[in-house]
Parts: sequence; structure tokens; C-alpha cells
Amino acid sequence: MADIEAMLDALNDQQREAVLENGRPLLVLAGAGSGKTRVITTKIAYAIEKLGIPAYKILAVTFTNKAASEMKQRVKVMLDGNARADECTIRTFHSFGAWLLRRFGSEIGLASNFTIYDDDDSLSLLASCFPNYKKRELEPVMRKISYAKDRGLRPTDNLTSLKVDGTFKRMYEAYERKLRSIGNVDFADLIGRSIELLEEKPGVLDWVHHRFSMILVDEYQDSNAAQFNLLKLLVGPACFICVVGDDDQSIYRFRGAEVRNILSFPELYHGTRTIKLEQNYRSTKHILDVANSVIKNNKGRHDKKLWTAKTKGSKPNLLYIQDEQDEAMRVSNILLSDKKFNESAVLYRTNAQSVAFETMFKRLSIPYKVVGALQFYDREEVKDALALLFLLTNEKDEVNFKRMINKPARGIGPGALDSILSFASQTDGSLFAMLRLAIQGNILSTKAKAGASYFLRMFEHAQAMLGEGELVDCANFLIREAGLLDYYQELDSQNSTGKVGNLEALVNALSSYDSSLEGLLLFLEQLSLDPTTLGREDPRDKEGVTLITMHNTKGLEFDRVFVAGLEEELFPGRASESDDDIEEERRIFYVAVTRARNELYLLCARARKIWGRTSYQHPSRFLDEIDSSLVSVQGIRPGSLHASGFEGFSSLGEKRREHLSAAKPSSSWGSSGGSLIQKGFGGNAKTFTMKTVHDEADAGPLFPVGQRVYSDSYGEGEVVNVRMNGDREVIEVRFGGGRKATFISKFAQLEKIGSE
DNA sequence: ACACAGATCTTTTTT
DNA sequence: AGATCTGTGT
Repeated sequence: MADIEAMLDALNDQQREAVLENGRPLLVLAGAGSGKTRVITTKIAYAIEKLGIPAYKILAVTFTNKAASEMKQRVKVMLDGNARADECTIRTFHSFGAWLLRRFGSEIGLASNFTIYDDDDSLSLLASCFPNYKKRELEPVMRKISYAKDRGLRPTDNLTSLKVDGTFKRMYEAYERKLRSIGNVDFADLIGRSIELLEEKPGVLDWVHHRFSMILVDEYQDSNAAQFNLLKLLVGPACFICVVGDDDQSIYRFRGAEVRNILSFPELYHGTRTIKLEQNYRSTKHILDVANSVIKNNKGRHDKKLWTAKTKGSKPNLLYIQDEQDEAMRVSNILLSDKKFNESAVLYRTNAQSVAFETMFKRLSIPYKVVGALQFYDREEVKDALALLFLLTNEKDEVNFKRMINKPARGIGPGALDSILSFASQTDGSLFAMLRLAIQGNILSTKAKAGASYFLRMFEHAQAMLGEGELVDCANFLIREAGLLDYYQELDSQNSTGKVGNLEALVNALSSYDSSLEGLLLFLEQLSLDPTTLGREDPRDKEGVTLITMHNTKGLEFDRVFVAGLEEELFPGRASESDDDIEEERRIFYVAVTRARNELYLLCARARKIWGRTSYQHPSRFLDEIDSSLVSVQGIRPGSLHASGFEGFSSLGEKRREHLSAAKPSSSWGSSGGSLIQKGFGGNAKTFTMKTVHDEADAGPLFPVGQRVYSDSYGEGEVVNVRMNGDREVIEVRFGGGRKATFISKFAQLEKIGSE
């Protein structure tokens, strides 16, 4: 039996208070590394052991699958020996929605055999509603639909806050109608339709209220409006509610997350008790100082005084390096010096940045694991095989039907497909029924008819198999008979890829599920909700350096952290225009830095290949927000334009070249200490960015197409393209030997030649 | 119906 | 660099 008293003793005063408060609604404002997961898990253990709350009445909600499985694990350890630990419902919001809808969805017309469409499928569905539009055009529409759903807005609602036109409303409506007629759901529906269910079916609401008497939400600052609404419904009159979060770590605004949810929690739940956890147990003071010096530039945040008892340790390092290969090299050298691979992590803003590290690590035999990237699930062959299984569970699934009806080719082109689908109105939406009618109706070409009959018979057989035999046999049958095996075997032998192996791995994963429709549905649900877990062994078991996006690191910690790519346009990202965007990026920086226990390295490259083009980078503004006394700097800052001297140009001597960048007021980049945003330009109330706009508007374009230029590293070249990115002019230059590079004009160390 | 060549555009971030 | 779309030819 777990020793709860010992666990309580191990907590600090605030943590213990948070565990013991079970009467009033509870808001725990927990800074980074302050032990919030520990509070939640101890709270669960305490509730079960001391308060006598049945484990099945406890619901804990997280935002990522990783966090959910981690929490499950920790609760289990704490309650060791208590079999009831498994009865707690510990899930992500989305997985909870799936769980609820599987049980009660039929009450709102959602059959229990629904499957979950991922973003790709959703886009295909939208495309099938609007065949005259290109996927390219529909992509932003689909994004907006998802966003609307995250915000809890239905197509019939007032959508003016989204700044959209009537076309969008029409598209959203059509998409929704189609999705419902198929009987599947998209990601956002897992929340949205759960809300619908609880709002419309008082019986279900009642069941939920009786079922859960304690609800805990982790990372509450990441909840969006829809999740907020769902939570409000879940909390019954007799239910204890506790949310835990940190407004400084809210990094999912793009997905509709509302920091406001955490700030206004006390207004919604009267009598809320707020407890702050301010002691950081993770990082050294040096590291926290860096984190704080940046995050303090955000406005409208809860003031917190995060402190740590870990005053020892080395200063964080700031490394200015040449390019992404140099970046990977420097990291490798540090890793090889002490071989502490497991304790180290490389954090980056975009998934694409992992490539340079992977290549270098492979070459130097440094063990590593890439966390999160959807390698396996994203594979074409895997999606094909899954599409067959999706279709098997729901014969109205038009998206997956269209994907596979003619793959590999069996003579059913767009024309034949149209003919088949034209029977839709004479059926209940079953695609197999349409196939039957099309075959009987004798309107298909001989070839198409043969293909259609084959496809239909194959599925009829598979359906029968699902009823009796093994799931694995059924999947193997479909993969083989559909021709995927032959098709990919051929491809493998041509390109020496391992696609057939991936298909085998998929079937293997299937083998641990129950041989029934329910088992298959569970497998597909698990895969949709967490595509990273299947097909590969648990990455946490693997040894090596962790490669991971900053978003994915939430809740994780490492002895040593490398933050890569601290450059403008990359971090903060190019899409960051508004102040709110920048503040979100700043929070991401804060999350990244606070993952480190002892050692922190910040890396900033002079140049970087982006889209196969060399792009000259400029140091991230966040680096300017770190007081220079807090880090030890190595390497030379690129494009340094300090008032003290233009070291970047000094070697050029006094040729008659025009130093464009240096001549601009923007040269006050790097003015030491504090934020440029705040103190960049004395009397001018506007921000740095605004100021630049005026400069450029006054001066006109810095470079015309055709302008000859000189670069130190490339030699002479010619501007071949000028475009605007936000308020920044971006130029593309072709140098001798056909080499191309991209620059941000105002930072470019280029000299115009031949002008005047 | 399908194969191939050339053009075009892309990258946030995740459930 | 790589995927994805477009148009052409068979």
C-alpha cells in the first residue's frame, strides 16, 4: 500500500496545500519545473487512498498523449499494488471525446463504428465537396474550418469574428454535412460533438456527472474555447475541479488556445482557491535568469517570481556558428566530449531542422531518437493499408474509398468513379451498395466493371472474415488481394525501399488487438489519436540524444539542452507579424530554455539552407533580450552592426562600395541590454518593425531586379527576384556558377556594384 | 488510362 | 531539396 504520508512530507508547502485542498475549485498556477505533474499524481493517490474516492470516478485530462501516458505511469507507481489505479480515466481531451462518443454517440446520430479523419482526410473530404477548387486553395479553408471548430463555432453560428466571407460559410456547411452523412468525425469533432451530445442529451450529462466526482486538467493554459466549453459541461454540481497551468507556457494559440481560460478561471468558478507554485526544482539559476530575461518582455502576464535553490552550475553558452552543418558539428563535438547522449536534447522550432542533425549524428555514430515526427504513419503504403481497414469498418467512407478504389490501378478512372458515385442517392450512402448498382446497371466499361466487381467481392469476403477469423488474417487478405503487396514489392525492388516491411510492421501492431470489429476500431482510434506510438517501439526506451520540436518538449526535462536555430524568420518564425505572435514565440523560447536542468546552449547560424536555397540569417531578437552578462558568447555575431564599429565590414577596407545596411537606422540592432521593442527608438512610440516600414516606404525598394551586387562569400551576382515578406523586402540573388541565395535586404551584407 | 517531364510552391508548431 | 500539381504524349 502506498505511503501517502511520506509523499506529502516530500512536498513543499504550496504543493501540499494543493494536494489537500479538495473542497473548493482549485487553480494551481505552476511555473516551469515546479512539480505540477507531481501535484496532480499525488492528488490522485491521495484522493483514492485517503478520501476514499473510487478510482473510476477520477478523470485527469492532458493535452498530449505523451503527458497522458506519463501520468498514467506515475500514478501506477505511486499507488503500487493498488489495482484500482488503472481505473482512473487519464486521457487527452481528444481521446476522452472519442471515448464518450463511442459510448453515447448513437444518441446524436453518430454510429459507434465511426473512425477519425486526420487533417489529410479532412482536406480530401472538403475537396470532394468542391471538385472545382484545387487542393492548394482549399488548404487554408480547411485550416480555418478546424480553427472555427476549435473555437466552438458551428457553421450556423455567427462567424464574423473569423473575418471570413460567405463562401467560407458555404464551404464549412457543405463539409460538415458531408462528414455527418459519412458518419465519421474529424479531430475537432471529438470535442465539438461531445459538447453537442452533453447539451442535447440530459441523460448523458447526468451519467457523466454521476460518473466523475473529481476532474483534473493539466496544461490548462493550452485549452481552447471548445475544450473550455466541454469542461464546463463535464463538471457536475458535486464535482471537484482542479486545473493546473502556467500562462507563460501557453504555446498553442494557433490551434485556438485561449490564455484567458486560465486567467478567468476564478470568475467562472466562484470561491476558487488559487495556489502558486513558484519554486523551480529543475534548472540552475543561470538558466532561469536567461528564461526570465526574455519572458519578462511579454505584456499581460501574471507576475511570477520563479526561484530555484540550485545556484551552482555553469553559465549558458551562446554560440554563433556558420550554418546548419556547423551547428550540428558543434553540438556533436560537445556530445562526443562526454558522451552523455541520453541526458541531452536538441530542440528546434520546425521539424525540418532535424535533418542536419540526423545526418551528422549518423556520420559520427552518435545515437539519437527523433521524437514526434510522423515517420511511420505518414508513409504512403501505411496509409493505403489503413484506408482499406477504415473502409472495412465504415462502408460510407468516401475519402478512403476514393483513395483505394483504383490503387493499384484496376481500370476505374475518374469517369468510372463518377458513374459509381452517381448511384449515391439510391443508397443509404454505402459505397459497396453503389458498386453493386453500378455493376448491375451495366454502365461501366468492361475493364472498369471487372475492377469494380473484384474490389467489391474482396470487401465482402473481408467483412465475413472480420466476423470470425483473426484480425491479422483479415488485414493480410486485404493488403494482398487489393494488390498492394505486389505493387510495393515491385517498387521496393526498383528503389530498394522497405515499404513491404512497413506493411508487415503495421499488421504486427494489429496483432495485439482483439479480433473483432471493436478491436479494429480501437486500433484505428489509437492510431488516429497518436500516430507516433505505433509501428515503432516506444521511443522512450531507445537510447540516445533526443531530437524534438520545442512544442513537443512540454513536460519534459533534460540535463543538457541545445536550442538550435535562434534566427529571425525561423525563431521567431516568418509568420510572426503581430505583437501577439511574437509573444507566443517568446513563450515557446521560455518553454525551450526551461527544459534544461544544468547545461544550456543557444545556437545561432550565419547562414542556413532553407528550401534548398542558402538564406542569410539574422540573430533572433530574443538573443538581444538576454543580458550579455548572463551568457558566455562564442563566435562572432553575424551582421553585427554595433555603434562601436562595423566589424563585419572592417576587413573590406575603404573601397568605393556602398554599405547599404550600415547606412540604415536599422543598424541599432544589437544595442545591448533590454528589448529593442521597448527601447529601440527613443521618442518614436512605434515599434522597431513599424519604424522600418517607414524607412523602406520612404526609401523605396532597396534592390531592384537586375541589380548587380557583390558578396564576400559568393562574389558577384545579380538580383533575380524581389518580393515582400510582411514588411521585409526579400531578395534572391544568382551568383556565378548558378548558385542562388536569399537575403533579407535590410540585413544583407551586399554591396551594389555599377550603380550610379 | 497512364506515364513522364516540367513548373510551382513549400515550413511553423499538434490533437 | 522534395513533394505536388499541370500538361502533354502515347
